[in-house]
Amino acid sequence: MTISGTETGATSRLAVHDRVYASLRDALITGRIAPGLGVSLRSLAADLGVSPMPVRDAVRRLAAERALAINPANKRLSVPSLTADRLEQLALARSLIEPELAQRAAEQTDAVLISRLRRLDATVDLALAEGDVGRYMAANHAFHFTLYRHGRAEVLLTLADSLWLQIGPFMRVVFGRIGTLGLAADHHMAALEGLQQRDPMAVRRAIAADIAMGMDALRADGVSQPTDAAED
Amino acid sequence: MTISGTETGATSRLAVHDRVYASLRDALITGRIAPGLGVSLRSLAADLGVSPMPVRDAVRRLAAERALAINPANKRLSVPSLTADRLEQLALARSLIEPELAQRAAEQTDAVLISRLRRLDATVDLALAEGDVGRYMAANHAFHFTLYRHGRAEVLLTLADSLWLQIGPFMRVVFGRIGTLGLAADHHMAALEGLQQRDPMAVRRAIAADIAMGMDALRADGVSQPTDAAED
DNA sequence: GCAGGCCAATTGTGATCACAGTTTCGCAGG
DNA sequence: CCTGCGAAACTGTGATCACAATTGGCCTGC
Repeated sequence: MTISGTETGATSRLAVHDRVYASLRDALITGRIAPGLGVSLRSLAADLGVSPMPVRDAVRRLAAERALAINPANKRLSVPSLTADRLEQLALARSLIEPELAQRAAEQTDAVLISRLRRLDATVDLALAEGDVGRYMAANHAFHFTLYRHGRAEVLLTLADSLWLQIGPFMRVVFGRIGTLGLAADHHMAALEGLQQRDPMAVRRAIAADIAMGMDALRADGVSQPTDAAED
Repeated sequence: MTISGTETGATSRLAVHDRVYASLRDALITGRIAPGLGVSLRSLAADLGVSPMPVRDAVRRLAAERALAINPANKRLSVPSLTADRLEQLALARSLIEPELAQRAAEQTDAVLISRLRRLDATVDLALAEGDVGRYMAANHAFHFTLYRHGRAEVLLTLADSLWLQIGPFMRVVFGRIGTLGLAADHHMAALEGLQQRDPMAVRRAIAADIAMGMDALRADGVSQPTDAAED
């Protein structure tokens, strides 16, 4: 399995461990690493062409964000496995945090934000039409966080960040299984409408609905089973 | 400044970086490290009598939880400084997450939990009576998280953990400044009452009130100024 | 007396190595 | 053919070193 996605460049200025973190994070958010799968510092380092040291830093960071799990017994690393309980908690937490961020963003919206979001939503639709799961996951993430970042709420944004990192594997599994049935974009449109109308509460409701719907899709698929991955 | 608090022992089985993490975490939660203060890997390592390596691991973890800040320019470490905006966000996030945890805990309460909480609440009261800020902070933390842990909601618990880590310095500053005026314990009693009566919603309300009150105290003290610490 | 520049100390980062624990795989014995 | 055992490979952990960047202080020159 290769971790490194599309090398976007311009990251050369960052520290090595930051680039490693970004790579792993992207791989997790877009679901490129299967849940339950074990990883190791040295293998990741070899994959990314760096020494184990910066990988260790990045992994520690991801473990702190619960995007990677550390087996307390043998200290080995793995992608957290999917359980119904975890999903319910993530859904609840998202529904508490993200609508607030959306509302705050809407309260200080501007034209450039709206146009950027329109462009991202178009990418989402395109990815859905093409059935490109990876691109859909990336574009959907970009849409939400371009909006959220505009809320200028660093603390809440960090929480949302961590939650998406944890829920990425879930989404990938379900979309990989049932295909990208054309459901997602609708609430994005409603959110954009709310932004245009300067109606923060409408944006809040739209995002809340978007989250609820995505979570229902995950629930309906029944990801409760351990999902050992690796099989096949 | 010494970081290491009361060495509780029994931690000798853990990895070194875990003990370092626990030490720093405890120092932050009880507010033993002043906000805005700069720290360095080597100085911390010297303080704790270990090599810089495990300190580096622990610091990375704390930085990921936003309990420590890394200056993006010179990469230097510091305790996050206190701003009114950060406080508001932390207050909001706490009020969203923690009542939920309290309710879940209450829904599966048992006698041993109640008695443990009673004992901890007594310690809180004692610390308040004695004006022992450090002990109060530790006991208050123990009370809340003994309750929260009982909710068996790992994801939400992690979020609450991170929030307390961030809000510790605020609490220490205000209690150090205005003294531990005897306000805090009341809602603990209401929560215990709710647990006894098997009334989860009452427990939820009590915890929500407890958070709101603590946050009001912080707000009233006006921690908005940069608070360079270090002075005096 | 004060400003500016130079040098030493300190910083985080990354590589490399040693080590102990665990896992894994193959081979020998039944 | 199956079961056990032992060695080899692999795991995370921690220490030590080198390095570039930044900081801080001292001294010189005005």
